[in-house]
Amino acid sequence: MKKHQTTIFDIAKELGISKSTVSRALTGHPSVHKQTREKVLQLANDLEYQRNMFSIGLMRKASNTVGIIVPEFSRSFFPQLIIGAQEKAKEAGYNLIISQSDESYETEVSNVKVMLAHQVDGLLISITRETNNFEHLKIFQRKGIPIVFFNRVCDEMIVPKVIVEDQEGAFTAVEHLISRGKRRIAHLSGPESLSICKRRKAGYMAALKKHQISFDEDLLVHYDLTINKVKIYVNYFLNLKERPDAIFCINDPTAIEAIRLIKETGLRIPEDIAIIGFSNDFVSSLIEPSLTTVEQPIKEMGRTAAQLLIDQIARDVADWKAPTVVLKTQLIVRNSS
Amino acid sequence: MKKHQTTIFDIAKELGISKSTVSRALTGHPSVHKQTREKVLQLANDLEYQRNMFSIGLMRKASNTVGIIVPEFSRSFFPQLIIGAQEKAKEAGYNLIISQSDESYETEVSNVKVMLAHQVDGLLISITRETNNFEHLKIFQRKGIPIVFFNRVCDEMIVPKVIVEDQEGAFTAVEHLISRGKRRIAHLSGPESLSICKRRKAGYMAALKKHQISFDEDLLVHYDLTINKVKIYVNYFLNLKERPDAIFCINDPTAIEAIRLIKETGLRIPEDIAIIGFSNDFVSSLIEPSLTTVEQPIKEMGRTAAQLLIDQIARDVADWKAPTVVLKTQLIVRNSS
DNA sequence: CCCAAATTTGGGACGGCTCCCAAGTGCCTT
DNA sequence: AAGGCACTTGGGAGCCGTCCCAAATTTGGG
Repeated sequence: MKKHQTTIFDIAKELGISKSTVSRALTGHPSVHKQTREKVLQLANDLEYQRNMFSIGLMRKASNTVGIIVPEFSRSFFPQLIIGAQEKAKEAGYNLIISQSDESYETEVSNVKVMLAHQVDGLLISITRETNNFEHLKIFQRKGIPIVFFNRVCDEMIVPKVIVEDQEGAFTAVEHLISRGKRRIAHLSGPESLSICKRRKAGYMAALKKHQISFDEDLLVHYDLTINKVKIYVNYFLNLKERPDAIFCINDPTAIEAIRLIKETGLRIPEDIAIIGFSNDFVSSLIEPSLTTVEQPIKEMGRTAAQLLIDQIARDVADWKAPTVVLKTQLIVRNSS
Repeated sequence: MKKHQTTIFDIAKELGISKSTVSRALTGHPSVHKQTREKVLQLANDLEYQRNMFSIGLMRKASNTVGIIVPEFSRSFFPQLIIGAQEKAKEAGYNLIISQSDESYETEVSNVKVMLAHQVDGLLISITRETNNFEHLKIFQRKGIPIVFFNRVCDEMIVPKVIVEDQEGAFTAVEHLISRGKRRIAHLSGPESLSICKRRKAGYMAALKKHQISFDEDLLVHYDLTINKVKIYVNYFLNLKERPDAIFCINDPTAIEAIRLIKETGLRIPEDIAIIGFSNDFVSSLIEPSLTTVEQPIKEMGRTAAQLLIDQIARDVADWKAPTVVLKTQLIVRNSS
């Protein structure tokens, strides 16, 4: 069924030399006669020889592959980030296995097992909105395989992490709304379990406090990031006795959906109600009104995470470091505020 | 540097039995005493034993992995498609290695080599806009590794392919513009080398012909799909002595960019100039005006391609088939036309 | 109670490659 | 002429599983 693959032995036989010599010629070992090397290289090329990663992996106990697990890639955030990670990984000679957990804890666990089975040399991961138990990830530490979190991180694990200035970004965003005269600012947040949400909420609270706006519990809502549930919460906000005059949304997809829903009701954005998002997705500048949002350096996050991972792989387990890199955010003011 | 990985030998030693027995217990071979099996399974679990894919791959000469190469995933099209492919692959017990060629022929060749080195059991690919030479892909056929094209296919290779009704879709789109009273319909197409562009152009021509609108060469332009070049061609169209009253764009990103540019000039869409795209990207319904476009079943394309590949892998090389599956498209009328 | 059959286990080759060690070749030095 | 050195090459073990074949053990029927 499977055709015979060309091996170094085939080349050796053909040239009447030993497989050792062929191997050396192919890997660029210096102690091979120039003529021999050239003959080997030529023949390898002619026969479309391809080194067998299995045997190399078996010897080296390393796959030169790193894995990345993201919750989803239907929106632009994670694909963008993967591009950055892929760049860096490639630069360092690593291949990238990508998989998506589909925001399901179960799928995440299964994907992690797949990564393990594929003998990845390291793992990049942004957890799902459901993930509360980290046993499946701790296995990596026990096995001495580095792991790096990005975006959605696990607080209880001491490993490298890449996040953005969520709190500062949120603070700036809310302060901006206040500067536009808004006083009843709602916050549509994500699951409380995600630290990213905690930090953005902290920024929201801090901004209110600084400007002596008292916090109204009615204006803070957590939801599970399922986009079609945005409707429930937007309606809830709109039907409050004292309607909010602005909504700070946990991310851009949420904000975009909110805008869509609010436009349907005939309310004006931003006059009646301002909307602000987080992340500066590609779409955000295209919608009507264009979305004010907090830009995060997405590709940069991917690059940084990959770099941290590669550094960690190069280190001995005993020397593992666990920096948390915090990237800058920037407020992009557009027409929704 | 690398911690010792638990092997079947460790388990065997611990239990005082042979590695053969451990292997059999682990793989579920029937001829193992129940007690022995249980002890092995228990210990394997305790030690967090993980089968080494390298050695298995070395024996089996199969990796249970398929690769997918896409030109880019900064827009929603390919990520969506990958989701579909991933679903099917997983269902069939295959893992998916994803990589992007970044619309560069050179990167594509290098990615293909990586796939080969990783011993993928099959390859899904949508070629770059630059790819004219297919030697790097023909190697797969010679080596007996199945390959399936989707979306952007290679005409000269006889392998399974998944495309959509490009011609019919384009025909319907252009006919729709005609029904709205448009007569000077421009077509902003992609590289002539891509068969997808040829087919859409054919649909455009057919619609003009059917409605006895003579084809004006000035209204047909090919470009290389670099989004920031759209400006050049839109300007060209707008500055023609007889300005077109509609533009049929090769895809949604192009159309979206065209809308953005035209809005800047103050022209009204669709009154002065109608725009129509192809693919129904996620963004298309969100922009202002929302984009009329030809919807293609993106996920379905991914699923179908993966299925064709898996079928092919299961077949003996001599029985390889090369169906071309054509999926339906559907016109989605929105406000840009 | 013995032998054949069935059940369970062990031994070892194999897959493709790397790398260590030893051996072969050629040439220079004394 | 013989020893020594540098340069090349070959041989073989090992990486970790799988699987065939043979050996060991148990079972059961006569």
